[in-house]
Amino acid sequence: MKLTARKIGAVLKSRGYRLTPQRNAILSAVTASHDHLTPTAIHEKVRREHKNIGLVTVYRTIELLAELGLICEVHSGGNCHSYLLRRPDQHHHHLICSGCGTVADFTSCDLSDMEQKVSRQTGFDINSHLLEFMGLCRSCQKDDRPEGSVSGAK
Amino acid sequence: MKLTARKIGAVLKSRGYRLTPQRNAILSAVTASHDHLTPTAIHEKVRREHKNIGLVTVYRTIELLAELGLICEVHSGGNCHSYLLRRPDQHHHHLICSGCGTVADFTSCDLSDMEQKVSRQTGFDINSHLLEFMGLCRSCQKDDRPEGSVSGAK
DNA sequence: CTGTAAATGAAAACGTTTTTCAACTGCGAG
DNA sequence: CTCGCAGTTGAAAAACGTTTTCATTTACAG
Repeated sequence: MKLTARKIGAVLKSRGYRLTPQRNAILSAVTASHDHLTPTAIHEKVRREHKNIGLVTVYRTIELLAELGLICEVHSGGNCHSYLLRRPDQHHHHLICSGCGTVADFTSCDLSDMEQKVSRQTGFDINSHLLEFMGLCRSCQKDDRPEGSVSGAK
Repeated sequence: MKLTARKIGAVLKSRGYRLTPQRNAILSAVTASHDHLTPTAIHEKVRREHKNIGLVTVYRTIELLAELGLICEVHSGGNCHSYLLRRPDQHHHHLICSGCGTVADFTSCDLSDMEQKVSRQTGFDINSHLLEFMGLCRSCQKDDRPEGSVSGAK
């Protein structure tokens, strides 16, 4: 089940939230992007169409979407406040391209063996984990830029 | 080889950096703690002994230590700018206690199988990963607090 | 001891996130 | 279709966290 702006809108309504033009614009921006976006980046994108939407509204909408589990946070690449539409329903992790910021999903994560081992070694009772992979996506591998010419993922 | 304040001091000198009382105080604070600490937390700790050390100096020292690979950054628990003395020399990961903030190390990390699989699936050329485990350390499991009574790890 | 480059602290500048508040509006009740 | 109000918005201000600037101080090589 892929989330679209429309579907997310329906979720909001069903939860008693209003579907405003501002929220719709933000939903479109987020669902349209394959990158992870910072609040400011979302604001800039949305602004092109929707001139005087406030950055505050972006923050508030992000908070809402995160609460409802509709977006994911990405840590890699220096920026800890970068968001992405939640694509797989299940537990999953992300691969972040350090070239263009594109994010791919990865659902078959099995860390249970490692968790057990670590648990035994340290005595910790583990209840969650954070896992992200960084690298270059197919198209950035081809581009094969000289160095330090990162474009996306500001 | 466990890092002590003294050893880190030696590293700094050998690299041409000066060993000031302020830096020494920060080194002691960091090496003494088993938690991950934010810049502000380090500042507060150091201040107790060294009344008018500036927060700026803490930031500058953290930057220096990170550059030299002597401290690690911890992401879990909401705070993305939290630091910890680097303990194992080798590649390793962290287990963070959500009760008290204590961090344990974990060196036997083998994600290469998973990396290969994901690489094949997505076409990404993976070159690094971020992995952290969260849970309760042995002593916080015993405490078994009601809920929401997190003490450390601000 | 001395000279000098490195380091420090205070203040200001900055960018990001949150709070406040008056004005506006989506949408359900009628 | 209209009305009313709770939910939502934008602007401005406040609150943070981090970086820059600059004059002063200091570690330490010589």
